[in-house]
Amino acid sequence: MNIQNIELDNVKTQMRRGTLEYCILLILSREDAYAPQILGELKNADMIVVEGTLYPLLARLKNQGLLSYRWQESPQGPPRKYYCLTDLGHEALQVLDRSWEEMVEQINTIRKSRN
Amino acid sequence: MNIQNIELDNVKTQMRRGTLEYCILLILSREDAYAPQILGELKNADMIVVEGTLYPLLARLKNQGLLSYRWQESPQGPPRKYYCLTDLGHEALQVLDRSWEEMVEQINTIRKSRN
DNA sequence: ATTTAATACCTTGCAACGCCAAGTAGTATA
DNA sequence: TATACTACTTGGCGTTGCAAGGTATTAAAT
Repeated sequence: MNIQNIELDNVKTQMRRGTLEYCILLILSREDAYAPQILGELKNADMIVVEGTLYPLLARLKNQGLLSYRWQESPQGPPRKYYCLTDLGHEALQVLDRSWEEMVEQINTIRKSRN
Repeated sequence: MNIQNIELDNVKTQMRRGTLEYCILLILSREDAYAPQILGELKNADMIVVEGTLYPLLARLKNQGLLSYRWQESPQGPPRKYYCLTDLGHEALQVLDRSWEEMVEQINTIRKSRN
C-alpha cells in the first residue's frame, strides 16, 4: 500500500461519516440489539466500525432521545444493554432516510453530468 | 424549526463529509474551473457548500498532488485560479468512484434487510 | 480459592474536517 | 479618491472516528 492509498482510505472514512448514525437507526428499526450485535451486522454489510466509535455514538443517540435501552441478562457473560428506537428515533429515521436519498440524487446529478 | 431538526441538520452536514472531495474531482474531471464556478455547480446539484469549506479543500487536494492550477485573467475583477485534475487526480477519482459505489451498496444492504 | 478467558461496556487523547467570520487584494465604475 | 464587485485566504470552533487502554461480570480451569 502506497502513500496515496493511505490518503484515500482517509477519504473513505470521511465518506462514511454521518451515515453511521443512519445505519445504527436502520439496524435498530428492525430489532433491538446490543453493541457487539450491531457491530456484527455492520460487518456483514462490509461496514467496518470499531467499539470506540460505536459506544459514544450510541450514547449520543440516547442523549438526543432517539434511543432508549434496557438491561438484559446474557446466557454467558455480563448483562447486555439492548437498545431500541424511541418514537422520536423513528421520526428521525424517516428524516435521515430522505437525507440519504437526497444525497445519492445529488451525487448522481454530478456524476451523470460528467462527459 | 425545533431543536431536533437542528441536530439532524448536523447529521446531514456529516453525511456530506468526504463526498465533497469526490464531488470536486467529479466536477473538475469535466472541465477546469475556479472556485466560485465550482460553488455554482454544487449549488445546481442542491449541494450547498460555502467558501470557507471549498478553498481549504482545494488547497488540500493540490497538496496531495491531485490538482494543479493556473492563473487566468478575468474579464472583470481579479484573476482567477483555474484548477484541473492531474494524472494522479484522475486515478484518485477512479478509486473514489468505486468507494462511492461500495458505500451505496453497503447502505442498501442494511436498508433492504429492514422488515 | 485463585487464575484465566471470554464477554461487554466505557473513556481519554488525538487528528481531521466543515463551517463561520473576518481579512486581504485586484479591478472597474462613480 | 471612494465605492462596489469579485476572488482568494486564514484563524478559531465544534463535531466526530479511531486507537488504545480501562473496568466489570461470568464461568471454566487450575
